[in-house]
Amino acid sequence: MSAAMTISDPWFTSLAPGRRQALLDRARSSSAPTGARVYGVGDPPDGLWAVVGGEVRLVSYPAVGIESVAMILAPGAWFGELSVLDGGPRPHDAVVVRPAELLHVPLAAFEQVAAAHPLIYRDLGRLVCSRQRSALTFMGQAIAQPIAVRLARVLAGAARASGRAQVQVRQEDLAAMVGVSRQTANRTLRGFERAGLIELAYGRITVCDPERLRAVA
Amino acid sequence: MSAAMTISDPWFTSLAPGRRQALLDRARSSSAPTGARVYGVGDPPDGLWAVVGGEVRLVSYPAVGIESVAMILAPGAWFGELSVLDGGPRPHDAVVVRPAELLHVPLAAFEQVAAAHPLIYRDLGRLVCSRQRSALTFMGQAIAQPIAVRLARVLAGAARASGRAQVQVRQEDLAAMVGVSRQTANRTLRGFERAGLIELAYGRITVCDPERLRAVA
DNA sequence: TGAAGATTGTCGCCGATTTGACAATTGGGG
DNA sequence: CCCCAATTGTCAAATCGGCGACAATCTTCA
Repeated sequence: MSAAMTISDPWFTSLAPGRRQALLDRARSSSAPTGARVYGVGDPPDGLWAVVGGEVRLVSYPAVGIESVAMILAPGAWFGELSVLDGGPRPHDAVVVRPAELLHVPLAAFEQVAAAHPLIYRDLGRLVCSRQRSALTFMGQAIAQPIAVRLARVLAGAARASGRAQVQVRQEDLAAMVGVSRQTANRTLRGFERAGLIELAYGRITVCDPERLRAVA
Repeated sequence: MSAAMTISDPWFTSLAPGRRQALLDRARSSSAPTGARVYGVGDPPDGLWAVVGGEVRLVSYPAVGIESVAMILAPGAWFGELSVLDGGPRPHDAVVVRPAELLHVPLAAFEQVAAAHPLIYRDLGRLVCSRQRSALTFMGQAIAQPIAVRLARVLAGAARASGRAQVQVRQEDLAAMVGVSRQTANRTLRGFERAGLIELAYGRITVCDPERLRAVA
């Protein structure tokens, strides 16, 4: 099962070999079709997950009827750490967007690992820390930067996270991530396209010039 | 952002007695005058801090020339955990707003505690988790809720966090927290005042009706 | 293949917010 | 104690973004 885990995720590869192996030893491989829900908002923690192939997104519902994609997870990414660490309910829906291969370390199995390797808690804490740092910069951007900058940042982040230039995302989702209407997002995106930064297509966006895109952000 | 920190801090009181005592044993007490900077943005971690008396605020600078108060820390609150756990630079300035009594567990001392009590990492991770959950709800609010709701939430949170009805904060700071102009914040606040929810004064706001204020949020 | 649903591109209007400006009030330091 | 800086209260003009609407394009599935 570990064959596919060669994707270099900064968190997982930074783990001490013993703890990394302990996690993999207890992980179960599974596959999930598009649309499947790994877990839902409010669920009690059921363990740790990793994306081996495909794509998973964490989506939240800030208000009734509003959906906001919080994070796009590419192969190599581990997720679900927050609830595993503090025992609280899941803050997101985790939904499969492209047919996915997953790893699952059930909660009981994780606790066995933790009993043998207490420092796994520090590792998990560091994962939460990286999420927290992302959230902090996002909050700063959200209220202080103009729309174009926020959009550019989200786009560049999505492209870099997925490791590919083509990002499969609806303009409506992008708009929700940045907190503007679809129409406004569309106008800004077409501005980027005219500048040669990106290319727009049905249901996906291709980042042509990551350099300048990050320069905008 | 608003973190709930009463005198009996939920995080610290939830610690196992052994680890709580180990922290206190290594903590040094100190006092700092108004305006003092406990640490600054970008500093390397120097350990864990706690507010015993007075008030400390974590402020960030989302863009040049813009200042945004991220969190108000009242007696009982521990802070600085993020950089201690992941070793990264401080994401905030920690500044003393009212003459403060502080506890400081230097980084080396903390690592001694951690060597003897590895589970302290889980405790620290859970503190980061609570911050992360606050950040997640904040991000949802920021882009989906109207201004009045956001302002009411920030105000109610600040009052509850400080444990007193009088909150010493400039309207300009409040505006920056919710991401609107000072004029707009002022108009909304005066609306609250006319409704009897709060009372406005020079440099401070008194929450008269916490119940209804939270009902607005 | 064909039709239905989903997504994008693009209007114009309207309300809300920002910006800039200025007076009034308050608090602190010389 | 008084002056100056900081903060608040308020206004008008200008701008920005949301909303509704609609056509065009694309995908999917029967």
